[in-house]
Amino acid sequence: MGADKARARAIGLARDQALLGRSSTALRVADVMRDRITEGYFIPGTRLLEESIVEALGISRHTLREALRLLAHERLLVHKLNRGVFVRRLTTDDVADLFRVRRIIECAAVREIGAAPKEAIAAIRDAAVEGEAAAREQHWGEVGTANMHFHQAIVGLAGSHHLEDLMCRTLAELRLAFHVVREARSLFEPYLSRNRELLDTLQARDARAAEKRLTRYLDDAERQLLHAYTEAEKKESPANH
Amino acid sequence: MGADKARARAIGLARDQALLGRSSTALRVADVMRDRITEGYFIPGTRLLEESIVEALGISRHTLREALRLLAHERLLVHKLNRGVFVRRLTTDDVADLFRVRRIIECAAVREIGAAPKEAIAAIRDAAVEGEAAAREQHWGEVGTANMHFHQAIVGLAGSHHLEDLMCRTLAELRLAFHVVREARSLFEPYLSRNRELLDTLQARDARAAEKRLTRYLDDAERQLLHAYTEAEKKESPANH
DNA sequence: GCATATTTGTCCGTATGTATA
DNA sequence: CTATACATACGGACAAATATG
Repeated sequence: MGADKARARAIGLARDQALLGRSSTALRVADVMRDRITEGYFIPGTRLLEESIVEALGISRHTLREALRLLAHERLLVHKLNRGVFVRRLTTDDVADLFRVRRIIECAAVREIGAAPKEAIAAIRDAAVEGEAAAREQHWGEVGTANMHFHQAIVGLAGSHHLEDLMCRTLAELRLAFHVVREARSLFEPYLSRNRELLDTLQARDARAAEKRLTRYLDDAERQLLHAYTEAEKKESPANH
Repeated sequence: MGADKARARAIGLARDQALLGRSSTALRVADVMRDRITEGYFIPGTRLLEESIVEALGISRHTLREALRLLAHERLLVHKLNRGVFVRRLTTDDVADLFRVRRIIECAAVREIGAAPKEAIAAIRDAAVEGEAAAREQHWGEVGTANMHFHQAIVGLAGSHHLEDLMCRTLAELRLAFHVVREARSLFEPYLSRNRELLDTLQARDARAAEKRLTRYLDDAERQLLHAYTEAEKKESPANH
């Protein structure tokens, strides 16, 4: 355990563990790997070799396997028996299904705008501002992240832990598609102004208008992403397996 | 592995593995444990000792840990660091949140009744019939199970894998509350006729009426469960920890 | 199509840290 | 405060499945 702690510190994990509540190694490893996947460091389709990760992180195979199982459970990885784990590749049906979920959850949350606390709306505004700032600096990846925060904050209106958790995972899954389509700018830039418009409607606490606007927003986003996605898939990977 | 297979067969696992696609031991163990928990064999609050389960199932410690981590991820178990896993005890807030999710998901599904295929409606009817049959035989536990199927089938109207999966887990989680309140009859019997009424509205493809009815249904169910739950908690466990 | 190398799936043993009686 | 029971994590081993030449 001493050596393990040293290695954990080396890859920048010690803070969480040292300062606030500790957690098991497997969970921390899962966090690291989840970040790597959602930020696009591992491209969908990539095979993850246990050996190399074990070596890189300085942990035992068992611990890694626990972590990978969790991520497979979150649908970020696909576990093929006796073949190993791969970063999941979404089908277009998967993408459509994720948007179906988003429409239902986000619209339901928006309908609660009347009863939502001020802080919940403030969180949405913060995310919008975060995106605009990132756009000014041309950091399109961060614009994407801010966009996730924006929609996560929208779900926060419902005041439900379960829904927030679900949304978090849904967006993480959807990110798998973004990393196949590599042009972050064209994916997210169009939505900066629409985020701002939606925010205005929410600040006016107009549930009906907000729901309508959000529905169109998501319809457009789905259409655009699906288009870019099928294009990218054709190019990047003629043989999918 | 030979001995392991023999033991697995002994606890009735061989079918799935032999007939349709194989899966890893950890996943099969997770299935067994999930069933045990959702059917109430392990009561919420129970501490699960790795050693005894490992022995009972004839598997290695590590394999069990993979399985338990998954169930903790599904919120059926709670992992306390260095203390082990416990069957989760829902708070009343947890129950309320689960109903919030149900209202959103199930109502959204019901709104899709216009576009739903006949088979989806048939599945709902089958579940209603299943419940009525179980009630005639006074098998109240099975009535509860049929009720889960009924609501699961309702979500099937939306035609979304993700939502069905979410609903499945939400209901599994909610079952933790049912097992604290032990009177299955009083919990489920009142809803047999309401299931039938709701079914009628759905068969008439009247989305508005169905949503209204379902909302009242869930409000009542929540109120009733919360009442019975707080009563049961007071009695059964003066000290909760 | 076959022999070989690689990788996964699973088990066992063990050392160390942590919580509780 | 000590003892004990238990969880955490590691390493090694080997069979089975899969990829490779």
